[in-house]
Amino acid sequence: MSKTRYPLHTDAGAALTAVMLDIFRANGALLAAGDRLVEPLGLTSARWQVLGSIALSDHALPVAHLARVMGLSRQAVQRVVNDLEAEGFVRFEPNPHHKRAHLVVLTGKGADVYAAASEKEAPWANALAEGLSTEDLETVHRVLATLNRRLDTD
Amino acid sequence: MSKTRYPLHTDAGAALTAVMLDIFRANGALLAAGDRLVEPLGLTSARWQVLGSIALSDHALPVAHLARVMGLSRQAVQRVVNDLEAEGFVRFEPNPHHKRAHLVVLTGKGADVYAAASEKEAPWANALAEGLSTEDLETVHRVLATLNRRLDTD
DNA sequence: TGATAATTGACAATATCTTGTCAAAATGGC
DNA sequence: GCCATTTTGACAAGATATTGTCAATTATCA
Repeated sequence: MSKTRYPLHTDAGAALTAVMLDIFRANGALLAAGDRLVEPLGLTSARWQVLGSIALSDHALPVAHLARVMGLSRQAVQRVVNDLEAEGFVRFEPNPHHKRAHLVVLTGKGADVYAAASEKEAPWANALAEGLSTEDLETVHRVLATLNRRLDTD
Repeated sequence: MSKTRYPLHTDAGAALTAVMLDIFRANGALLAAGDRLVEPLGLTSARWQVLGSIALSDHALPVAHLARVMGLSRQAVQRVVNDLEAEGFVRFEPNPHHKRAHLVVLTGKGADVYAAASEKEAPWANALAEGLSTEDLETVHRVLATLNRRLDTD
């Protein structure tokens, strides 16, 4: 354990603390970049993410379930889903298993705009990843996934 | 380049896309954990971060400069700084180089509470990093720092 | 020097997300 | 079947962040 700059930290603890600050900054920068990327489609980063959770799910889910999958509060997702519904990107379908918890599904318009967003995302992500080692990126993925698992179980 | 799941992505682009989702989730989970950690001190994650930027700076800075350092908007930092000033954690000092852009400095109370937060953070971060390779964490730091640099220069 | 541009804090509007509360609906254990 | 617990959407309040605008101040440069 290093004693120079962060006397109370283990080496790993100090490295993780630096990573946390990186994450805060990356979060803001990625949201801003995403907003710019999908703004021409009438989307925002938040709406895009919710749309993605719906599109990539095997079967239709109610709002509360979407929120759990995304790691957000029910209310945050509910508000965005309501906005998406008002703009015709998603619609609610009856849930045979629950009277109130309607299932959220993409409309044709929603599927189209999500496909368009995906087509914009790929070259943008490819360019952003240019020169970065795939192996390193997978290390980042593995470490962050572990971190998220630990934070979720607290 | 893999052709199976993300046909438009390079391998690195696909890995980076997964990392972006990790970052969004980690951001929320870390903010929530930070809020719980420093709540007994009368702080929040946002206030703690601003306090940290002030504490770790070599010399006193005005709000706009703090915002640039943190990668946030001027207005977001201004609001938090005003809250911190109202609660006696920071005070404004005249800036010899600028009539309006006052310098933000910690009060004794602000320095104390930041020291207390640091003492709580270290064991918490150490525990969260337990079992993670320091080398991997430094890889994460390096990759995210590169990412942030690229996102900032756009 | 003097005009133009950039920076800064103040103010307003808005988006995103959180916590808390409530009643309806579903679930689980007896 | 019944009751306690959990889940769910609705509603409200507040924290955190963004963009846009404005006037005051500072910096730049011809």
